[in-house]
Amino acid sequence: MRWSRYFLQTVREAPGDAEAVSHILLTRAGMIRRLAAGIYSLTPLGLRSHRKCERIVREEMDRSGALEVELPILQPRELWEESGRWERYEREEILFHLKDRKAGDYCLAPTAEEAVTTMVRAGVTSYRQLPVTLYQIRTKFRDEIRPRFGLMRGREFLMYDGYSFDAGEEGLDRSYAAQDAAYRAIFRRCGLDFTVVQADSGAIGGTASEEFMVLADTGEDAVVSCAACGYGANLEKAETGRRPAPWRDETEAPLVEVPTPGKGGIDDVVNFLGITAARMIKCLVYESEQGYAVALLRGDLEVNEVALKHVLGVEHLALASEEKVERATGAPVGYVGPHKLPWEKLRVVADESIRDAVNAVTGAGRRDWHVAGFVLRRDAKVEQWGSFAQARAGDPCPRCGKPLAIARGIEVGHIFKLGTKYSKALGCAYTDEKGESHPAVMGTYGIGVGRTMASAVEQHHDGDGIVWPLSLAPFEIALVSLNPADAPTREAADALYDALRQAGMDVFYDDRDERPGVKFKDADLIGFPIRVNVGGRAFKEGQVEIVRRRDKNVRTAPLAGALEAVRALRAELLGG
RNA sequence: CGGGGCGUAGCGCAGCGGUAGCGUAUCUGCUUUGGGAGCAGAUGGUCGCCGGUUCGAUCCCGGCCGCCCCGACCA
Repeated sequence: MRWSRYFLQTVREAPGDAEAVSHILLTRAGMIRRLAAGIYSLTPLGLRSHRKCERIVREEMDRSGALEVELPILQPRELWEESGRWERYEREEILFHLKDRKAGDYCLAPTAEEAVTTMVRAGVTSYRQLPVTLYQIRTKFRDEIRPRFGLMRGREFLMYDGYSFDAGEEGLDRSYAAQDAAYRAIFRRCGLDFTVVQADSGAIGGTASEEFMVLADTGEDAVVSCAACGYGANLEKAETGRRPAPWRDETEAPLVEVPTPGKGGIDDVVNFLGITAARMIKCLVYESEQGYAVALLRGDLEVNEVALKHVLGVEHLALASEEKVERATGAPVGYVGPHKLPWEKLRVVADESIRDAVNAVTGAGRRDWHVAGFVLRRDAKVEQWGSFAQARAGDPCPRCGKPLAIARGIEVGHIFKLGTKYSKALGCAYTDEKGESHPAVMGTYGIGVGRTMASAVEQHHDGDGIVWPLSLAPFEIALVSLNPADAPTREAADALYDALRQAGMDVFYDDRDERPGVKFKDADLIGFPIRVNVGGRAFKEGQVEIVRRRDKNVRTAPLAGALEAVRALRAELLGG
């Protein structure tokens, strides 16, 4: 492709509201353009990288034995009511919905469990037809609370979604493993440094699930990992080993009330009394669809609400307002005391971090007073225990006890053992060899194509622009004519362009009448892995320059040997 | 949904009660040709939308829409 006939504009300055590196560079390189919040257009150049990413996913999925299908994006409400998701997604306001002319409700699918299960239930009746894994790579719609970072979190985006159907759990394990292997191959081919972590099952429900995380500072997720044993989990899911307790081996002191006028917050009390936050017991009052619940944990720890939801067995959880806290516990916010709670009326759960709490400080159950010498076993009667404190960097690993680390990550893929939730709800069953009917055991899998592409930019860029991995570059090679006005230079560049194309090379020819500096800047910004310069100094010696984008390493080759030299560099880049 | 901020040329921004300006990009000419050159000229704007105040509003006031950031959780 010749730039002079292409539709491509690079820009010096990114839109002022762009934050993430990938957003800025993809915009500046002229590959994406924002149409509305979380809605992006891909230019011809942007589409090339996007398509390459999509192709890698398709190739690996086909190789894994999954079969491509196309499921409707426009889906009727009835389908979603069969699975029970309409009401739920509606409540979470994630669904884009619309009405047809007869006022029937439809949605733009955010995912396709219902549609695919409906397809399979009509076709599969026997265990002999299983397993089967179906997938598609199509646009998804989600009315995200907060779209951001360009392609990273959009409201309309291209997503691979796969669904496996098996006769039995062992089958699911195999299908899941096949997806896991395909995912690893895909992200490796995309040149990404990724890690696989345990994840919470989230809104969809199900059992085991793992996320593929690309480590990058702009990641929206926090990833907990242990370098010693390889444990890894999303922060929402992360567990920890036993943290050292501040009250170990202490003898019990009597319970005394201490005045703490106007000191409701943990930090206030800590400073006022000159103690550590770990010495305190925090009482948090939550509201759920099942009523109020009080969570007790050590003052220096934070609640992992996802874990707390599991402990309580509730779907929704939010801190109660000040008025509600007072109404529920009889104490104002900041002064709630476990020993003064109306235990018979309130549900109370305690975190393992205060299991043996002795001589702790906590609220006195009335304004401006706390208590010291609090002994949990003696002063309160906890009936339900759980682990819902959020992991912190340095906490002990739940497996090996070594310190945990926390990093930012971008979730590019998710694999999920779903079980029979949808097959039961939608009646997708098979008959086994004994003639008995069972719901199919499902897995569900997703990869964000645009997000994967953007993640590659997050991990591979420098001060001059994008440094595409060969596999995702819009074009692998930029051929730059340094002086198109000079006939011999132009003719040599034209000839080399033809030769590269005839050799099947993926080449973009910058034949514009611009100064060399402009072309170098643009080539670096867009990030072609290989650049070939024709003209100027080297050309006088009958040479061309071949530049590796990654490190700007330059080698020269005689004009006649340029094709071979490009091939050699390309082979090097393929090799890593 | 709450808080904050911003909507002025394709992009980045300034301005200000008297109907708009800078940089960049674009176009023309000259000059230049190895890291976003220089000179000269030119094109380009219902100053987000609606209403109010005023002799007069891009500016002040009100409403709406759009966009961005933070929060929606720790007492």
